[in-house]
Amino acid sequence: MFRSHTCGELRIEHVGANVILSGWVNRRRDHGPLIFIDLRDRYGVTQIVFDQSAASQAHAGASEVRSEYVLQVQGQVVHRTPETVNPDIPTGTIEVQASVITIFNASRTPPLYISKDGGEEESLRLKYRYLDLRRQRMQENMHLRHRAVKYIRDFLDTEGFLEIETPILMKSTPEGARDYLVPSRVHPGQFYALPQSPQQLKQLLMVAGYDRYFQIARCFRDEDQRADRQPEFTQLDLEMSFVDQEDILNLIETLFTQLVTTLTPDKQVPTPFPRLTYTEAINRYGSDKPDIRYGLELVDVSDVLANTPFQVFQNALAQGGQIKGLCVPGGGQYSRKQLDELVLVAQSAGAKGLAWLALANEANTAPRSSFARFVSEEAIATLIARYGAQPGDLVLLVADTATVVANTLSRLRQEFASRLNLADPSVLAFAWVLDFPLVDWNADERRWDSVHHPFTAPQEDDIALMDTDPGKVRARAYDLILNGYELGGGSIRIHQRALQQQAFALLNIDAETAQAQFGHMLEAFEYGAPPHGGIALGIDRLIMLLNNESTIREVMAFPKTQQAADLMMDAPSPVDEKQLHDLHITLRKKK
RNA sequence: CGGGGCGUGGUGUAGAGGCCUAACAUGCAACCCUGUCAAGGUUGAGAUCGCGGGUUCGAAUCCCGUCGUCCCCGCCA
Repeated sequence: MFRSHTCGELRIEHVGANVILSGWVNRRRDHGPLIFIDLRDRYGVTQIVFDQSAASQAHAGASEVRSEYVLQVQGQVVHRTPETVNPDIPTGTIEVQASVITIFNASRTPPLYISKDGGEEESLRLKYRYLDLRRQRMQENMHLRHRAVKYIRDFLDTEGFLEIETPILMKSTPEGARDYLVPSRVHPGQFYALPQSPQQLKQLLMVAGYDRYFQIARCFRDEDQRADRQPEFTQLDLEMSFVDQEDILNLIETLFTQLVTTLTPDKQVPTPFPRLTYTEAINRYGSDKPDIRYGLELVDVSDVLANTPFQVFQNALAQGGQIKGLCVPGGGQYSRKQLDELVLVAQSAGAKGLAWLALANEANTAPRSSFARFVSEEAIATLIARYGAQPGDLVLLVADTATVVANTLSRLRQEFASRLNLADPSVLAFAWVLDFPLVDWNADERRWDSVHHPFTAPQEDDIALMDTDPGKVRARAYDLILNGYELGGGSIRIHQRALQQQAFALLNIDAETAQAQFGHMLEAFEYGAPPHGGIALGIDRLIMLLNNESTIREVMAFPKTQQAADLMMDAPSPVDEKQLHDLHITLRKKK
């Protein structure tokens, strides 16, 4: 027997029991004739005492032991005297008087401090991930992730969903993200693609009559990484037949509300989830995934400044742009240098500049401003009123195209939320973003691209616009956002061949190409495809936000670096010539 | 693809032309110590300062290049 109890288990009621514990040496405190060892496993830490006078052989063994050695200890559970109780750990009222020690394995001096958290280069953590994962923080993240996924499975099972696996070796399509490709040995010159999502297969499962499907699906996208993006990640993927948008929104809202309430009860979830249209999100926040835990909303003042001689404003409006801004409470005290730094922030987001109006703390003192001298006092007063600016506030304006204005002010909004600590870390602010456009204009390729994907249904009222004004067509699509992150999105799908072909035509996918790439979908729609729709949600991002982590790497056991490398296994790596030969691959010479 | 940050004993940092024969903390090693829980004390070992080139009488420090890693832009239907 390796152990009778875990290292997190023993309490007062076990006093007197003879126990066996196995685990890692968290810390050793050597007092000579008396040695304390904190023995650790994933359930907790228990203090073991080695007394030379009581068990000399065990004591001798303990003096050989170092951090991260793996041990088994036999001994008796004893009370700690009141003054030696450790209130910081659950097992702190007892300790184990060791009589026998067995050293299963020694350990080199670890490059990470297991019992402390963080500080070192992340690349070191990734190289020694198996040590990093021993740390309490990572164990808690993995544990929460497990419980969240289990909660989702149980919930959807109760709701009648079937979990069905779909292939990892799939077909490449030119739409969307860059594919990870897998060469075929059997079919020279041909390739599988790893799934970016199981999109088509789940729709085909609807055609097959599995009217409530879900999957905890691994997805792969060969694009550059971010703090919230990894080359492979996990989605809750689900699809339902005979439902409308409302059914899906309600299902997910119930799932996440209950999940958070159960698993992270210290978090507040405002319900019902607020709903924004895409247009409203852009207008009010400059982003289709705003963090709505704080205000700093954008206000359009194009009309107020339309007739001012300031060239910057004039030019923007003349070119069909707009003038919008936001009000920073208490920002009126910013120094000229600090304001100049804000201009740089705005420029890094794409704006040519940033106009500012800094109100003095005293109501009667004239404001400082980069543009007031071009603008009438009356207009300034209107501006202040429009923003509800108080003495001591700062109004920032961007004049440019709608896109640049939105991007810049969204960035500034985040900047000030961070500086002023406006985002409450105990709040999970879910929200739905609805009525996305079906397509947007790709100026480079001179064609319409799907905003969501080519199978997204247009809204009934807008179908006629597909021929006349495609940019105005709203999709039956929805995103779920959380604290400024896109948690996921979905749509009601097209289930009729004719409409699907119309959609392909709009996307400039000719009949031949459509047949080659999506023929199976078109054909399936001819065999009784039910109305259906679904959603896909990022599990990694969800767990990250539940535990207030700042990157999804913290909630993945073995993540990759920004260059998509695995530092522990040293992947990717070259392969044998024989393997390449079998796959009919010749490497191009380096230039 | 572009912008920015970081790279110095095992780990985290300091040093910003000569005070560097590289400092501090922690870890590591040895010894002392019977109530610690970040134990304490004494002593000691451990770094050609990511790599390559250049400037200079002299480079951890300045310049160029390169590699790794992180953040952001593009990209991510």
